[in-house]
Amino acid sequence: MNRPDLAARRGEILHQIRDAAIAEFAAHGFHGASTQGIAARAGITKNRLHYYISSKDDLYADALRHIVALWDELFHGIDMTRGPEAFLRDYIARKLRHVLAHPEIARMFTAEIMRGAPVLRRLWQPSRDATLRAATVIEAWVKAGLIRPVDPILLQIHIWALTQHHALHGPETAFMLGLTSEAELDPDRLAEEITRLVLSGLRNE
Amino acid sequence: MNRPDLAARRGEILHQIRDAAIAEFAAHGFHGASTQGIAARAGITKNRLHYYISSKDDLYADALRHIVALWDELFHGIDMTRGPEAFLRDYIARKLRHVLAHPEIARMFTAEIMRGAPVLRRLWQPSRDATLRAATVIEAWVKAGLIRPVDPILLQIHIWALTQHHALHGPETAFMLGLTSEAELDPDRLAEEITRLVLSGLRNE
Amino acid sequence: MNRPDLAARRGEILHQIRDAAIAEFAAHGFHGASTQGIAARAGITKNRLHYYISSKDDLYADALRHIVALWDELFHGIDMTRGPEAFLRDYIARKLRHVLAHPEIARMFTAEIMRGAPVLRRLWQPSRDATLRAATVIEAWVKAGLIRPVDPILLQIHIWALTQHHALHGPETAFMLGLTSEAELDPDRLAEEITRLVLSGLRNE
Amino acid sequence: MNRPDLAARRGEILHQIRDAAIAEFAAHGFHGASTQGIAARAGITKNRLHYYISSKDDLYADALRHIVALWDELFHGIDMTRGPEAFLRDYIARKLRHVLAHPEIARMFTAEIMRGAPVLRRLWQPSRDATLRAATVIEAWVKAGLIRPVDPILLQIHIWALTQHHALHGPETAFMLGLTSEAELDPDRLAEEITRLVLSGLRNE
DNA sequence: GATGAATGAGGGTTCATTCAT
DNA sequence: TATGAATGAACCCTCATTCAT
Repeated sequence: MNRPDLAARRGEILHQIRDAAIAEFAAHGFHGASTQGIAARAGITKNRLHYYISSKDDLYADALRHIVALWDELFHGIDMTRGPEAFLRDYIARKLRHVLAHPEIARMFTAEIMRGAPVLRRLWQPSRDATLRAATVIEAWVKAGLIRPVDPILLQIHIWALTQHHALHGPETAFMLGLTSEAELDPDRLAEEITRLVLSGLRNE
Repeated sequence: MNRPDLAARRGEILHQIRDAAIAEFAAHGFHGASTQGIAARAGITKNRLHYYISSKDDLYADALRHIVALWDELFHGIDMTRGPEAFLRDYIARKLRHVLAHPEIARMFTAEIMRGAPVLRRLWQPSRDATLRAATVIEAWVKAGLIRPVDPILLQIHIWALTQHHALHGPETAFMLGLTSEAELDPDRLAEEITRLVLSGLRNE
Repeated sequence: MNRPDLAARRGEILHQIRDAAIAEFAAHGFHGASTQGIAARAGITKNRLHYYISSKDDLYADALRHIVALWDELFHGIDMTRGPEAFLRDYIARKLRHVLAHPEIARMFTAEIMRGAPVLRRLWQPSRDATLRAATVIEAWVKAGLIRPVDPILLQIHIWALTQHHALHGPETAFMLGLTSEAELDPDRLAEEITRLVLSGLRNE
Repeated sequence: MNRPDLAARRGEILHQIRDAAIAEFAAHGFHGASTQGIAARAGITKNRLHYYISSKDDLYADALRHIVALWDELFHGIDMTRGPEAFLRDYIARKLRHVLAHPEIARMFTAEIMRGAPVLRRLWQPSRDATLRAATVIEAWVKAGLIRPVDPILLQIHIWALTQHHALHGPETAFMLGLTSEAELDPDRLAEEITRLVLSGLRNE
């Protein structure tokens, strides 16, 4: 009757491996990452790693799918019906907090795009659909005079850019602010600054 | 009398190599880049590449120094005395045009930061000094009531983030906008959208 | 229950590799030795060799440490209390027999010293301590009138030189003696000749 | 009328190159030596080196021939007619002084022998002839009762060994004697010690 | 389920040498 | 005479993966 335990153990190891892989891929990209390095981050041997994964390519694709699903879930259920301010506050805060807690996730994602997104390309359609759906809401806000006229796609991209940046460039931002490490970055302060910039930037008149 | 030719030929090859290196490092990061790949991009053999460079490490560091110098030069002479609007229009347009014309440059830069900036760290101080100098101007604008109160460091970082993003995520942005390639991105349209967002976002009242 | 077998197999291969490495380093020095050549001497592929060793440097240092330990053991337990003659007969015979049976060992050792002993230098102190201890015994022999006054350090070095030489210059000695190969050198004959030279050379009066 | 100058210059450079080659071959053996390293020791570029030499092999063989000729010359004209003591004093002093002043020469020679003497083998015959000639003189000394019975070939080899050793193992000897470098070794002291050992070792009775 | 052994491919780099001029 | 350019071979080592058990 120890099957559940075994399955749980296996699941846990796979979990560790995925986290390790994301960190390694984030730091060095697909080609630069080594299974040796991933194994080390996961605290296991390379042999054992290769027992659990089928190949580096698959591990990479799985990690990317995991990230996409994670972000899908992260923004699931955000209420756009309460108007732009409530939405933006919520959205920016969620994204920023998540991204500062797990910068590797954002970094692996960006690294994949920087090399031309050969794997990610196949996973983009749902994301685009969601963006287009959100665009119609934003356009409704414009029509209702709640915000000034704006490109609803680019707006989403720019909000994304502002939050994503702090994950990618955390060390640089910390240095510019006079902090000793990116761990000292204050999510609330950053969220507040970004939110105000965007909210003011969308004010009508 | 063929000395100038020799020197010119050498300079040209070194130039090609550096461009090729930046592209390769941008796509795959330091560890993922191969001198084989760099040579291929430069249209020469690996052996010939290694005749011209001293090592992969040095080539990488040189390329980074080149980027830093390039950006330094790019923003040199921007007039901050004509007030926030003129400055921001100029700054954003310059950065965005440059970055869309040479996305690899921005990508290599970000890739270096994503792996912890082991090389770039030593080159940051001048950049920070410039940021602090600009911050005092921005604070003067705030005091003069030209813009609303704002963190002058984070403002610069966020403007940077908005422009940098289009270099890093060009393929994604193009996809979201329904374009077939990032080459179709219109710098003027993006610059206008970003400039309006920031200018509005800084409006007093 | 095949663990002992595995460990034994591994140990055996490592043993072969070390012997092969000593022979290669002896013939060509550190820089001139190739892992390819070591692998060939060990009867394995280069890839397999690199599976068993961590690096050429480490293999080299390990081999040197092995030699030092070997010689330490070789002379361990020689009785100096029975006076100079018994001691010298035993010492010279042991060293010469060992060195003619394994000339590569002496050669690698000398090759390391000839390039400045960058690795060996750290292992010399115990050897010097032993030499100084032996020197006090020799001085006692002088005081007791058993041998003529002599520099006790240089005496040891010269005895060493006489035996070591036959390992290094075996082919030359064989040629001079009209033999066809160094394998034909007779350890007993050489030991006798050296012993007589030194014993006579130390006679009082 | 500058032809003699040119020839002189060329000769000087070739001289420098040979010295540099001997030093490099002495430190790293034939395979371990690099033309780059030789050029550096000679203070010229690798290109220029290859302009003056035909190949690494030839340079190596030339250097070896030079050494053999040098030693031939060194012992030329030593008077064996004045009896063993005068001869040995002269011989040992000459060899030792030379070898301590130019240890690289002795080292390159020994390195070649340690790898099996593939090149040197062809140059040995004259050396053997001289050894055999000297042997007859030594045997005459024995017959005349000037020295005790001794193997006349091995005697020469052992004297050679005692002097050669200080060239090969200079750093080690210096360390054992408590000196800081092999440059501090005193040729006279060593010559005296060796001469006394051998002379006493050959005494009749 | 897990781990040592092994391997072919490719990594960056140095090698001795030849070709230009 | 002398020097930059170039090259094919070999250098040590790491890679992802497969094969044993």
